[in-house]
Amino acid sequence: MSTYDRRVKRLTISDIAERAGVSIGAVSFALNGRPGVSEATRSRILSIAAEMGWRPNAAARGLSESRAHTVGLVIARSADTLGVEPFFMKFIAGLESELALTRTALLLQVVPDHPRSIEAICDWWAERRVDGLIVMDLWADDARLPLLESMRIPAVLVGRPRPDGGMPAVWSDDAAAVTEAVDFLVGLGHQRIARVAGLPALEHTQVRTAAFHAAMARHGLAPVAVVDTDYTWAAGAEATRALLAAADRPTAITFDNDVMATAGVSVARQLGVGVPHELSIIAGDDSQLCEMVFPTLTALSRDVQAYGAHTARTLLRLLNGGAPQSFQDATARLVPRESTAPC
Amino acid sequence: MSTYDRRVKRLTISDIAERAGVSIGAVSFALNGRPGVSEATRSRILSIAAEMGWRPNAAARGLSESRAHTVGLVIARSADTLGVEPFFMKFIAGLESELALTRTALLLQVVPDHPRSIEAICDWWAERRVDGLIVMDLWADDARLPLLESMRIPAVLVGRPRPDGGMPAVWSDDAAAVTEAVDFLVGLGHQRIARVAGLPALEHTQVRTAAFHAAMARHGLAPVAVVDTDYTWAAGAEATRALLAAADRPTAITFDNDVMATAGVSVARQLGVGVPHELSIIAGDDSQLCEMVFPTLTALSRDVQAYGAHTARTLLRLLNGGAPQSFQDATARLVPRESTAPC
DNA sequence: CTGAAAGCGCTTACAG
DNA sequence: CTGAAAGCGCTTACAG
Repeated sequence: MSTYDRRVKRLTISDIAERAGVSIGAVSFALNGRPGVSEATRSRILSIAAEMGWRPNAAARGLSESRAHTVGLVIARSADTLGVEPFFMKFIAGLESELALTRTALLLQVVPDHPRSIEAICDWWAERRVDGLIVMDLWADDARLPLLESMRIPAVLVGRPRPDGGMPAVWSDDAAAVTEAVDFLVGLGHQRIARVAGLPALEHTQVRTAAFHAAMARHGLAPVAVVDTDYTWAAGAEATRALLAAADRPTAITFDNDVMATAGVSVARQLGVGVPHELSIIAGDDSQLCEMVFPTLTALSRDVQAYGAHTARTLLRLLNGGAPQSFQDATARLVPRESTAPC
Repeated sequence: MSTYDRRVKRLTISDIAERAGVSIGAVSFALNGRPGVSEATRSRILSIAAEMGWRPNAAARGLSESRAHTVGLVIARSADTLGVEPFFMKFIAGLESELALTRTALLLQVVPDHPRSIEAICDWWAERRVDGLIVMDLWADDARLPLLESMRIPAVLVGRPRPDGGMPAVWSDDAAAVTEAVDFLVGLGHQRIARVAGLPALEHTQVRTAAFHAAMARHGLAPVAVVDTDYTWAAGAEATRALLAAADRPTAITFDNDVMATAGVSVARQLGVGVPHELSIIAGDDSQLCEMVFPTLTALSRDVQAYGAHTARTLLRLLNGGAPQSFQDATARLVPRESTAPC
């Protein structure tokens, strides 16, 4: 005999119907606020249900409605990187604050690579575990998009809207943020600026790199270098080492996240390059991490929780039959701290 | 007309039955490896299902089996703290690596406080969304335990096993780890040692504090102080400031996580107290963060992903009818880095 | 306004 | 070895 018996009798709609002396249909109508029951009956049923602590069986409801009341998020990153990247937990917390309002659950999967994220999406969809998906970390030529469209899976993109507009997107103007960072550095007198970018396959990396080149060009400057990385501390350290060892050493470096910027500070110190007096550093993401290091990091800051909440809201609207409608979140703003100084 | 029609016809067991020329019962038996179909029929059905890309509808299956094939994790921490705490994402990644093997999904909820975590648990259970739960951050007198037991909800505790042993636990010997840290510091000649603890309401905080006192006593030493905090950077900074301002300033501080240890380094620097020469620091959690700061942090290190995997395995065993069986994970080991030195 | 019934897509005793 | 049928707990047209 097992300790836990799944077959134990649990409260169902029939118990309420019996107790109220009506049919289960009437109970269902009352509970779902549909016409077909008198107000008196409705309120009696409602109070009985509340009193007995009844809640709908999600599987039964899902089967009838063809709706799981669940959305999925697949994150394709290595666990090590994820760990230090404060972005994701904040984003998830934001998602859930909004999902909770409509009692929608969040299914989460962390996978190491892209093919496996596609597998996860297909599995969830085929099993009808989710009603829709949140798609992050878009690649330049992302195989998930045609898949989602051909399978007609409701999804919201965390990133720039597609030209065809079939899928709603929640995004912020990365190009403007990068431009602000460059302008800020140039304003401080920097002319030799390098960029340590994230994964080159990611679309927003490409957007940022393009914006970096454009902003530099507008000031009549040529970038010292643009180095691609995988967002890890190690890659940030390695890139910084290479940049500082070169003959045309930059006087300022922008990093695509806070973790790499921290690595940059660390390597500079090891090499005896003073931050910010000999080298200015800007972090592309803001988090408590930026205030933990010395010197504290000037960063591009945004409300990541709100970003998550907006994403959830956009997906829920779509799931409730709304037309695909993208949302532009606030642009990250530059928060000057100790890691930047005049050149 | 909505862009997405949930009612679109999807592949079901009937389609396979029709194609194979058998009853849906036979298909179900074949698919689930039960006796009652010949080998020839079974393999034919299997290959048809695979070819058509059929996957069971989770709601239908869940309703029949009274099993959601889903487990839940509720994290009760503020989003801000969670963000910088690398522990959780690693733990989740570990959980999922194991859950994926049995196609069990993970439902995640991040809530700000304890009452709301109880709400989430009750909702999930009442709606039968989960088959079992993972319970973290146990309080000394945790209201969730009696609740889970009275409702007979299968759950695994991430923390010390209860004396009654009704609920399996996955844990590691925190007391031994704290003792190792104290022994290490005393071995370096430190006598004035303080402890900056985590949330005092958490059971493992109390276990560690007790172990700290015991270890100090064994060396014939009295702790300079034990300061309770909420794990945040701010609290770590505040505690460090107070400790360093006091007349009986410690020569070494152990912190209950990496975030606060980082704050400690930062404050010490501000106050002109040299780490490690005037102050040794040990972090109670290890992560890339500990290698990001300067000086790098001596830390108590463990394989958090493995911890998550062991937790998932323990829960799955319970859900499959196994007797509650706790698992002791490896004890954290001290990794000496730059933040500790002889006194 | 109300009730009886079919259906969602599976699993599983129960007859043949 | 196989098939027809009931049941899981809901929702929702369809008659009264």
